[in-house]
Amino acid sequence: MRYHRRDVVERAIEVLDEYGLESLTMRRLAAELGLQPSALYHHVPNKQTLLAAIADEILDRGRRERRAAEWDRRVVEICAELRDAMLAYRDGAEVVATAHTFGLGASEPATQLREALRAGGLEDDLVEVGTRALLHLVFGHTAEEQAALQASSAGAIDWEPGSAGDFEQGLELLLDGLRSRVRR
Amino acid sequence: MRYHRRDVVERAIEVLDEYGLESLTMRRLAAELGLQPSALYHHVPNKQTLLAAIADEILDRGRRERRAAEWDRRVVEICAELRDAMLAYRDGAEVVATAHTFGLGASEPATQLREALRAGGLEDDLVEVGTRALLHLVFGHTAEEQAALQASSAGAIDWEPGSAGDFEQGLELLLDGLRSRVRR
DNA sequence: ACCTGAACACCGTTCAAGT
DNA sequence: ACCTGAACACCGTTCAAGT
Repeated sequence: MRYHRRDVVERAIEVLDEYGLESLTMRRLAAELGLQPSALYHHVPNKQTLLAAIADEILDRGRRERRAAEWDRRVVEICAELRDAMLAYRDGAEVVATAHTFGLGASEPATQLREALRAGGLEDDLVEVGTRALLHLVFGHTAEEQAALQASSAGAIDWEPGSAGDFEQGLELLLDGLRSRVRR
Repeated sequence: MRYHRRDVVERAIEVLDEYGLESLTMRRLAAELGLQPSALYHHVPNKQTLLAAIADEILDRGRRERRAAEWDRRVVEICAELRDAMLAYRDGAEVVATAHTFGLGASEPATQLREALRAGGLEDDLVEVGTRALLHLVFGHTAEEQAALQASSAGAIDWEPGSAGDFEQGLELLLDGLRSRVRR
């Protein structure tokens, strides 16, 4: 059977979701597809690029409609969508956050947040600072939440995985600062 | 020559700082010490634990006096110290942030931030939410800053590594939200 | 207590060759 | 264009044995 890049990425996400990031190796993925490891390098230049493609696909699958009208509600909407998208796959937060940190893909959320903040009437440099702060909050919170979730489902830990409520509360703290800096 | 745990951790930090996290392997570290890889397992149960010990040592070395009197200035001081401590070693932010996310060590900053927020008069659950938000901001910002710094020094990229100014600006956004929630 | 030597069960990536 | 087979240069960890 002959595959395309799309097939490789899709199968990689299945392996990720079922066995976790540490089990997602090029050799394992190749075996899953019934290929030699070397065959993967026809579809993807290296593992890093594959992980970036996985991050983008995870975000794409979590996409939903924008409903909010006000800019600050829109920010909450974008951040909630991002969180949900990452939580939908095992180790999703780690994969997406890492891709973002190293500047490979996962750039959609940043673009949308920038747009929302600009629409809110913030100065250019505050748009940048605010966007980064929001992303760091969402990535950090979700990665920690997912790690705790997986640790507790593995029967290891009992401490509460700061859930959706905590998430929105942290977001509101930042939004307070942003709202107070809207030029008028 | 015979080593103790301390020697292993110290040498590991030297390897980290000089060659980076991806080069810090148990085998490499053993070679650096003139040992067989298996000898390391006498001092440390596994690599994960070693990395947690490295994170704690990096934080310890970055320690400095508290000067600020007001709780919010104290928060800025703690966060700045944390950032500086991580920036002092190559890949320091990644090592410390990862240890924190997985609940292994790197717990001092959280303790100090909690204390400062409590001293500021915030309710218990806001202390928790605030502490986490602050940590995510500092970790996220610093990891990104360090990645950009290292990428540009490797001659790869040209985009600005959001520096100390951006860092404090983001912090102030969050502090706005926290200040407005102080009970009185 | 601290270390060696050898092994186990893996990695990512390259490259010549096949269809 | 897509894949095989074989190789290169590595990993983390375990375990019996030595001093």
